[in-house]
Amino acid sequence: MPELPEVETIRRGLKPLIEKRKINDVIVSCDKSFRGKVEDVRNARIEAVRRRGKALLLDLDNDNTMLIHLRMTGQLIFRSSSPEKKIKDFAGGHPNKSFVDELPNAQTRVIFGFETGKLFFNDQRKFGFVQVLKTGEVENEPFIAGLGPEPWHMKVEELHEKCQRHAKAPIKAVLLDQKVVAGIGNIYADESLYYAGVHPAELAGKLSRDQVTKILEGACLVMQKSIDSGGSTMATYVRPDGSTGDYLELFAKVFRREGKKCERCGEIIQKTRVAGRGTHYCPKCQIIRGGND
DNA sequence: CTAGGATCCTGTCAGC
DNA sequence: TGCTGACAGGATCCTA
Repeated sequence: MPELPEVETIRRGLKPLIEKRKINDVIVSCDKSFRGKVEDVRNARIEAVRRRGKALLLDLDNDNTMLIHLRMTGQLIFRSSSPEKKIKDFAGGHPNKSFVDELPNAQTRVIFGFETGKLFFNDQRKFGFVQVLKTGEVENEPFIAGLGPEPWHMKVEELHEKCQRHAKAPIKAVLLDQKVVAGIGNIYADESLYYAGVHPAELAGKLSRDQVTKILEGACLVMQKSIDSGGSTMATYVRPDGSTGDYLELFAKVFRREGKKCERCGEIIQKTRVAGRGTHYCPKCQIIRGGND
């Protein structure tokens, strides 16, 4: 999915387009994608656009909040209805051609109608969802309640302790666990570990405090760089020359770079499987200490 | 309690 | 060309 930087990019992009605006209509074309009652959302005004980990939170003026989780392939796409496009279009989330397709299309699950345009919740695999809950209950919602701290609020001590608690799990699995730290997914787990020079399959319990420090530092730096570079949006998906690609090239050193040279040492980046996920690393910069001391 | 694997769903791509 | 299996930027549920 869209990981923390992608969701933050959506939050920033959508905020000026939908905050303080009234939702005139809601069309649900896939029941699985919308949890709750449409009546609790229709005719409500969006008061705030927040984010926690990978979850986007839209607070409404009727004491309800929409929790949106994009999971693997979710997207939020705003199409302005003003003819001269005074209000700009925006698209963020999983980058694919829906960013620029005619909408709705086969992957459109929910449509929110505003006076100024339409917001499409698209999701190829239907893992993502929009969930309506009472604003006061957001903090008690099990997923939200269980989240670890945002990476930049996390203390090295706490991450180190959690590595000890999950001593026999590969460090990558620990980073992907949202209860440990919020917002890291497959891209940023790989990139953080590359930054720190730690092998993804290294057992978490074997890591020194310095290594944990580096990993957390890497997570914060890479995520910030992703946000600063514009994240995964329509603007980064469509290149100036009109061709399509994605924004990974703007910051990724290992993710989807298997077969290419490591920028640090020239070794060929490898792809393998760790924690059940495709995993990219430099076999020279990221040595596994492993062992059994 | 932790760790690991299957599972939800659709689409794409490599290999035969 | 058509089929098949693997895999995908996530999280949960089940089992050991």
